[in-house]
Amino acid sequence: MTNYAEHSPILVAIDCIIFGFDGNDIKLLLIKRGFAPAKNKWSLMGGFLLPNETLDEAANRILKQLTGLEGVYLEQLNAFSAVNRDPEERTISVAYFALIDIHKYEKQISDQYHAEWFLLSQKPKLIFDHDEMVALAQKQLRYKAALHPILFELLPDKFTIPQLQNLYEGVYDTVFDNRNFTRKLLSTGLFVKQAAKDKSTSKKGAFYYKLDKRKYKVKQAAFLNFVPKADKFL
Amino acid sequence: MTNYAEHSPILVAIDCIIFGFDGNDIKLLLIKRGFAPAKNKWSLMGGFLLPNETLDEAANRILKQLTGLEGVYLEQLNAFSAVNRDPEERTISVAYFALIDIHKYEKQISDQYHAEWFLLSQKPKLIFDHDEMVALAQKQLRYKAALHPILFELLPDKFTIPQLQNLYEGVYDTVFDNRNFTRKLLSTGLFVKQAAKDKSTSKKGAFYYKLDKRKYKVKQAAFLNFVPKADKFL
DNA sequence: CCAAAAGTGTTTATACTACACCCATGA
DNA sequence: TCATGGGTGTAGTATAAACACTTTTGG
Repeated sequence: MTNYAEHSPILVAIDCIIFGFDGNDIKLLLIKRGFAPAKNKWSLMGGFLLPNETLDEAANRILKQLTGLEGVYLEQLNAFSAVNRDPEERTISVAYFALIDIHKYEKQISDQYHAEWFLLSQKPKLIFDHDEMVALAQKQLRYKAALHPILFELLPDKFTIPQLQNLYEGVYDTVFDNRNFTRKLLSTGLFVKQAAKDKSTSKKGAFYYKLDKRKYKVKQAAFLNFVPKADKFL
Repeated sequence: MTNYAEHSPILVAIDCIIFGFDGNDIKLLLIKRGFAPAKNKWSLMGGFLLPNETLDEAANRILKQLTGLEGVYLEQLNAFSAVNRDPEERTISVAYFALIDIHKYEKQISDQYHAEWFLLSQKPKLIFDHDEMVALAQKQLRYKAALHPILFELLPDKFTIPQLQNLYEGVYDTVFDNRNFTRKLLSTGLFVKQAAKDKSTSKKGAFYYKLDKRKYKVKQAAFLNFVPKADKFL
């Protein structure tokens, strides 16, 4: 450790791994890069850190730029720093992952960036180390969701329990016993049953639930163990 | 997101939160800064990212510089980026936390940096945002250690169960029931009992154990739940 | 022989898992 | 009426928590 003189400047970028859920599947929002290097290749949405903003601010700015959304779930994932990860200049990138309600984003904005939602299983090859970022984000999503109630960030205000189960099954790529799943979920006391039903997926209809926001905030930090044998999936 | 031209360069630093365990208490290794700004103030050990190394490499380099140790437990914690966190120049810092066997580090090296081990409860005020880094590292240590077997990184090859319990009690600042603790620990099958005893802390002596390195690697990813009601401590 | 730390078992309560049938409804 | 998805209960097992006494041995 020496003084500050003569340290080669290094560019600092942010990349966002944006997850959405369409009611059936987990999806990833990708853009077609409009500039060199790697023009027209699929990529995560990203940008550079500006002189007077923090990384969190930059990530929020970049997310809003693409989706029009503010105040969504955003979490710093990891800084990626392989020496030649960006062929143009030495750049490190701090990856953030975001969970958004896919129905809320503004399509016309994301059209500017030629953005598309991809199933994780049908994700194209991405530029630089973005595949690695996505893989880590997926791992972190599984890890975190096994312990903490975060997947609700992907759902609209009102959602049904079968929807929620779909979501969990998508994240862990497996099936859960619906009786055990429901019981565990409701036993947290996080959910408020609504009078109305969602009849879009069955004749009988499934009751809507809302999150109890108060309790939700309190239990963010608690270990809830929604996922049976969670360590098998990590 | 634009092209690469004219992005203000930002310095990239690394800071290491170094934890050790002396058999009784968790300690933190701090240095007295030998250069401006904040000369002679207590600080984490840090340095700048060099053009041809990754962040992980830089963290390892910095750690070795201070302790002489290589191959120790080191984990990227978070990137800190408040705009004025460093008064000299715009610098973001990627914090790493390290777990080392306090008996293995080379004192003469750390003497060069005027390094000292501090009890967490007696930590002096640190420069910049280093207090925040330490707080986050402590939180992450509790979080991780509640779920994964990592605290062994702080112990020598051979250790006793009472030592281990001391360590856990130090991390969570509480006391555990020794019967339940021992049973849970041994039920993992991670430990190999040695013939010899450590007689330094009692007349009866406590048996040494070693980690089963094979099983240890396998179970790194498993949830082990060593800490009763772990969510109370997070 | 006694102080000080190490080591050990049992009981109870809670949480998890496996498992299968009835319900409501629109077509 | 029937096909489709939604909703519910129980019994067995495993895990966790609470709890106190005996063992060893150096001084």
